[in-house]
Amino acid sequence: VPELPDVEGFKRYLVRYADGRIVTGVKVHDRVLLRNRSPQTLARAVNRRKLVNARRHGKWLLVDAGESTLLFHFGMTGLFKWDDPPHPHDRIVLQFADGALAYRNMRRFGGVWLARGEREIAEVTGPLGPDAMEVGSADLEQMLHARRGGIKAALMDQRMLAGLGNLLVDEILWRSRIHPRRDARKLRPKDTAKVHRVMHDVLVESNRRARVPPLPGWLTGVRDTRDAKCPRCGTRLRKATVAGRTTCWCPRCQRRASA
DNA sequence: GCTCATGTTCCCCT
DNA sequence: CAGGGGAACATGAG
Repeated sequence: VPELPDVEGFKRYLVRYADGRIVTGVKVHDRVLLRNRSPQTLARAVNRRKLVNARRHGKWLLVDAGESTLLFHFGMTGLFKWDDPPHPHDRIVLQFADGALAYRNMRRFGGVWLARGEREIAEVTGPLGPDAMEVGSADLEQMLHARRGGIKAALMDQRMLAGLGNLLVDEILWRSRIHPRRDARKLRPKDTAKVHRVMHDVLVESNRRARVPPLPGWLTGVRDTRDAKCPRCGTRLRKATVAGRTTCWCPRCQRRASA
């Protein structure tokens, strides 16, 4: 499920239950999902440490434990569960005096990493652009104008802008009335300003709900229905692979040539 | 059995 | 080098 708003929700969840609490133990049920340390090293690093400073950059969630930082990536099926009955997809569990935080992940994309210092953190995450919630309109325009290729591929590229996934990008482009294959460089300033404004609005509303909400009037509410129609004009939505992902757009609202 | 899935990475082209 | 397509990864759901 996880795109930026989902990870924002996981951050709030972690803060609510585990921030400021002391880790009393670690259970590693799936060694593969503990990506860059042994279970022993993880335990040594976090046991008896307090979790503090939970923060998010794009789709990454970070929290400090002593000198170390835990990094979580949720892939496509990751989530947290506090004090839930054991589940086969619980891969790594942090234990506290009053409960346990399970990192659950069915498909086993993503995982948990440990790093010490900003340099190691950057090695784990790889190059990341500014977080999509933080970037300014002028910076977004500059990035898009410096970019070859289609607008959807650009917005999905975590090295340019961190946090947007497939659903969010389709939602943002649909609301902005911009075709997903439009050349990023050729967007008018008023188009990039629109993308920025829409992106911000979509993220604020999605963050409140810790997901991209499939509400009436949202593309996300109809994209997976049979014979999906544009919520604005009723035209049958198009689907095709763009930038390697299933992409949904309205052929009437989002023209390939300039709007 | 088949297809598809909201993420990332690697390989091969252009 | 930058970007795009496609496959791979792992595990389901329909």
